[in-house]
Amino acid sequence: MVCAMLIWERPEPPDRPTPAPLSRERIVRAAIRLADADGLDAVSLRKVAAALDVGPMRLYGYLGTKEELLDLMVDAVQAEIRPAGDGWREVLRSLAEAIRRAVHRHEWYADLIGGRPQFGPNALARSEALMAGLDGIDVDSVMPAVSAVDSYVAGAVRKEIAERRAERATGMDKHQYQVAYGPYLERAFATGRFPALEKVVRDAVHLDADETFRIGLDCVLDGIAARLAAPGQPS
Amino acid sequence: MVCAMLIWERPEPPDRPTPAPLSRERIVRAAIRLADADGLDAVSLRKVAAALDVGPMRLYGYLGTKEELLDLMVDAVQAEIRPAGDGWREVLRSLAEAIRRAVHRHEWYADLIGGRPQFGPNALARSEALMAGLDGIDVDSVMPAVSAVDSYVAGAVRKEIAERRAERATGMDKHQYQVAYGPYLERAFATGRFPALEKVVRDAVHLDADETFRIGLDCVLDGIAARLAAPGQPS
DNA sequence: TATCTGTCAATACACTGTATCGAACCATGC
DNA sequence: GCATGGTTCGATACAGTGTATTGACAGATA
Repeated sequence: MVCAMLIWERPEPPDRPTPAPLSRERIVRAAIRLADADGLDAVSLRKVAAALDVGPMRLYGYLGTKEELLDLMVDAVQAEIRPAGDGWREVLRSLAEAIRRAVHRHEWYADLIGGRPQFGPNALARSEALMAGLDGIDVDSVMPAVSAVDSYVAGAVRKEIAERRAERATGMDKHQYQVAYGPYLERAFATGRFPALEKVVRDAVHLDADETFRIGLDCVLDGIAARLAAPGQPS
Repeated sequence: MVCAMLIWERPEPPDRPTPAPLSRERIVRAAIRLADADGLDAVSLRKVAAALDVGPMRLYGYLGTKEELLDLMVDAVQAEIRPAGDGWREVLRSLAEAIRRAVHRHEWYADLIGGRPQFGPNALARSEALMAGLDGIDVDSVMPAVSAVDSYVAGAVRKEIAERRAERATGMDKHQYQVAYGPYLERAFATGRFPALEKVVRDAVHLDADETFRIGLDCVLDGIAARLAAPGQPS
């Protein structure tokens, strides 16, 4: 502040509601609130800071970079994911479904999932709970099994959310959406260049998101079961 | 241009190397070159335009939005993915490996894969080739099988690239990377709160990216095989 | 009390995607 | 041949981003 006026003339600084005691947790909570409400694009350091009634640069005392904020957000979601159940199959299935539920609560998580390696405390805790639940199976089979389920789930929920957004973007429900894309596909099919694709789209039953997810997951789990039943096949 | 000077005094407009005949294809090629070289963050409309020796707004004659440019880039990659082989298993496996190879050529594709529904011409052509290769199996089993493989591959390659980047970010190769993260994990393990996780990390064999991908893929394919062998089980 | 030092946040910067709008251009009507 | 009206095009402008810099302030030290 330039002191061109005598102190008496200058108004007092508007009393900030509070010096806003900050913490990583408060920052992350604010960021997640924004992301839940308006998507990941709504998360900017300025908006997060504003939500906390604080200047943007203040955040850099707690974060080195915006990337780190995203890392913290992802780790915060890990805390909501707790696998449970008895036996490897139940444990892995509950893990998959817990991840999917988390994505439904926090759609933005679908944009981040699998995007960077996770070593945060909640990620470690989740891994620990998972490994504890899987200690019945051969130690060399654990990683591949978890990795397969993880990859499948990450890809599946991403696709599911992408589709949901596309529907929402057109302001249509599922049925209208198919009707709207119909003409486009119709024209493509009319060229006669996609006969096999056309046949499948026309004749196959259409599964909803729940079924699609569950069937794919069952495939992965069945494949793991087969692998566990045939021990020692390294290749 | 303001005509304050007589025409003789004004220099001729610097002869643009060419009026730069533009096209979506040229734009997308330039964008992909940038992304291949420096990642997706390096793709801005300004940089793409500059690479084509053109003003930024010129692109809006060909694109409605930057999102559409990304869609075009994704569809361009689809052209490189052609499944082949005999029998559903070979076809799906070759699809998976073709996607993975494409991601290795264009790492940025890992950031986009699964992120939005694809209806571009190359995506349709790829689907057609896929469906044609799968016409041996029951029409109602095609979609779930393809979906499962697609989801797995999308998640797996994303994770693979994420890990690769993390390694590169530290300027280390695989071994150094593990050594560098060692102390951090060491400290976490030292707390004694992650015994099961510690055991797996310590005792399990470490697989490389190729093996991890192939094993997960085999799980998915085995699961599909089981499902195909037990026909008519709708649930 | 005067000076130094380290902390903190306002300002500044380079960059983004895109709306706007004035000028140049071209086809048309006289 | 010339004015004119519609189009096209691209420079400028704007609102936003992440973050480097810097100047002011507070607290500690001489």
